[in-house]
Amino acid sequence: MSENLCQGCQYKSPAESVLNDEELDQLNSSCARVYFKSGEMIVKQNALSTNVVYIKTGLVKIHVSDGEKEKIIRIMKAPAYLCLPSNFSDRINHFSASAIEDTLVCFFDFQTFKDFIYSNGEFAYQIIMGMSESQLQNLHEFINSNQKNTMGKVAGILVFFFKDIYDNRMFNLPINRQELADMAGTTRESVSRMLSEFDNEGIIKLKGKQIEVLNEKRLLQISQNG
Amino acid sequence: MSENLCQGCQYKSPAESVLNDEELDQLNSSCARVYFKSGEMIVKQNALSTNVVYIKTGLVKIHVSDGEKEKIIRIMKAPAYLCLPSNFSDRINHFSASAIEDTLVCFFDFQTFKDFIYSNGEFAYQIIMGMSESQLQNLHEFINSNQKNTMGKVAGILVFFFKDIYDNRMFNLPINRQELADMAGTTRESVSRMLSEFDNEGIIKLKGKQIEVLNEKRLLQISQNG
DNA sequence: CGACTGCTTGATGTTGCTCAACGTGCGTGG
DNA sequence: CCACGCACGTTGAGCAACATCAAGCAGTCG
Repeated sequence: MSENLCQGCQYKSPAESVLNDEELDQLNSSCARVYFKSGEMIVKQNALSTNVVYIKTGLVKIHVSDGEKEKIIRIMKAPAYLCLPSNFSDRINHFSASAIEDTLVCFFDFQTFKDFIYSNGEFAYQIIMGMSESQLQNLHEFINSNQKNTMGKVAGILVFFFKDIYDNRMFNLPINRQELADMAGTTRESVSRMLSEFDNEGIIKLKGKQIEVLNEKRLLQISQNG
Repeated sequence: MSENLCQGCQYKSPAESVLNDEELDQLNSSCARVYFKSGEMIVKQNALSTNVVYIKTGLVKIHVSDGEKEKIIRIMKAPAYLCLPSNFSDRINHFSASAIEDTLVCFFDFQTFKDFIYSNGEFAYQIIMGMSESQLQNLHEFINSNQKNTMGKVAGILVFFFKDIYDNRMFNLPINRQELADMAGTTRESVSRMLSEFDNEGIIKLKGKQIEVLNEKRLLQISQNG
């Protein structure tokens, strides 16, 4: 029961952590918790952005479609706010978000959130800090994906899952080859070739979606464009 | 004289516009106004980000260097805050900013800014709105520059200067071919070829840095990747 | 005048996309 | 149960796009 209250939530964001009991009460009564299975869409591009979306646990892909091509902007690990910029600008979702692992999501009423920004300076400041970091992350991904060749991008994605998501040299890719391609901005054939090549050269051990990083140094080297 | 006070400043940001006289007074006493000539660097990548940087008039390129390659992230037109995300995260500049036209810059004391966020909810809210829009712009540039071929990117850059910056079908590029290449993520030779091609096909009239857009429709078409 | 910078143009090589074929595993329906 | 379609993955061949290399031209400055 207490797990279903914001007050005792162990996944509070930095901003929520500065709220007092009364404010948490308010937050709680404007909060809907929803469980998404892997593959389900959490927010849909171009739909109205009516709620603040916060992932408590799980893994999510942020993606956009322009009709023909699908592009995965980034993979986000809980805990995190998913679409604050959409909330605060034109209230339209500028991208979709889909669970790629089972994911627990809190939807907060936007007005409540906005009220806190007005009434609680520390809360506002924490939100700004969070948005700043998120923006800088986007920036660095932008630079990466723009200056690397395809091999570097694929290596970079492996490093990302290895280091940032699983922190384990043996892991299972939560996405298929096409999605890897959508992340790297290439084709599934190219991804397949790169992975085979890494496998042949003993940099990774490849078995379907299961990856084992054998030569971390070399993989890092390639991802930094060698 | 009154031009040198924040109170009467005609270039106030939305956030500054909600400040009262007393707060503007405070802002004013923490503000340094500096004039940059075209070509001068305003903030330097990896340096400490000690001030809020706001451009009142002028044009600025945001760029990063990884040692060998230079990448122009975007061109920003006044009025705008340049590096809020750097201010609010690790206080390190994650990119450089250089004037590409004569530019008037206000440097504000960060602490004063932070105080306003704590004490004035409307101010905080306006900052968040501004950051949201900026982030979404970054997002769309990211998507564009990732899904377009080189010709589309070069066309897109021309459209950007034509529509967003000068709003005039005749304009002078504020940057050279190398910088165009750094924006498009290509080489100066490729940029040169593309521009010549557009010229030959009667889409633009090219004379050094002077561009006249002759066939707007076609240029838009190409920039949307045709 | 010569050195230098910025720009253009052509020739050549490489990268990575496209197209095509084929294997595998899975779910559906006969 | 098998037959079939379908999604996913791998691999090879050919080709287009683009970077690289190289040469030359115009404008500028000492």
